[in-house]
Amino acid sequence: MIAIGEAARLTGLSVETIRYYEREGIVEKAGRTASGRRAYTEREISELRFIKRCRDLGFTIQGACALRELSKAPEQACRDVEDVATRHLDNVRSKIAALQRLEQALAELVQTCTEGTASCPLLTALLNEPIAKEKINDT
Amino acid sequence: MIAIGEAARLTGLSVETIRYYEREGIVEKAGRTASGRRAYTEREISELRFIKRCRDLGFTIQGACALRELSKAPEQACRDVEDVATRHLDNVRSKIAALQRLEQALAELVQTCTEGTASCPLLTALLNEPIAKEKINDT
DNA sequence: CATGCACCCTGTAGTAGCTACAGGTTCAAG
DNA sequence: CTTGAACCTGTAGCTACTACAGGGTGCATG
Repeated sequence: MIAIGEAARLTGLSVETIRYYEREGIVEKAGRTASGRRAYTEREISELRFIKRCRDLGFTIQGACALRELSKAPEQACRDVEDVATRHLDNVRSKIAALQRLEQALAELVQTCTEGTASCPLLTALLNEPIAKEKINDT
Repeated sequence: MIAIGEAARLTGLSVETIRYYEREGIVEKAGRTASGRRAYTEREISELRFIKRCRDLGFTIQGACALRELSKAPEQACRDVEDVATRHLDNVRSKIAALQRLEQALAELVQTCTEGTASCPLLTALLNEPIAKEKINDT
């Protein structure tokens, strides 16, 4: 029998997170021992691990669940999986690009600082210059 | 007199966000008209704009407030400002690096997909391979 | 058999930074 | 005088957890 602490060790999730997944219905309620403790099967450990890996790849819980459902499909909808993953990859790339623009803007601002002018140029910029920004939805 | 809707237009923040900043004490409570509507001064608009720009640069609210306090310092602590910004820049760079590792991992997985194997290789990988991940605190 | 300690349980509140109402008042134009 | 936009307060929801509080259980040691 696998207790929740062991499950945490096996999956890399925390005990609290596993309980949270159950509470939120992200995974099915685990079976209980006579005294009410959670008991996990190998299958359930695999599922938790699957979700953990999706999360580590930056998928949302929703995305992870979508992938899990696809993985259960009779003919394993590989094309659909690829679509989901590709869309997420695009998303990650957009985020990288956005952060790189940010990095550029910040680096320029910090640069002005090292030129030892009178009143802080970085602050002046923050008071006067608009900054481009965009929003990217998670997948 | 500048009403909240106008303030929103002037700063790029939403009306709800401006009210939220007030509620949370992030900015001082704005003055009111006789009928209880918020009335903003140019100074307050500048402050909101300052915070908005910090946020757009990826600073946390806390970071934005710290910068605002520095901007009020008698001798404009430019060195301190630079420190804060530089630390944040490092942070942004760490995030970019983390996302790039993610991108790499995802791209490899998606790549395996386009090779038309039998049971979806991406799913297989999610079921079997551990994924490296790290955590970065915001600034 | 008692004790102690690690582990487990449920339930609740907090995190960041908003967003989205509901249910009501006020202002300005026609 | 009516209509519609804009405003008000207050509360709940979002993501994905984390962190308790206050208790119960299981096992090894003395």
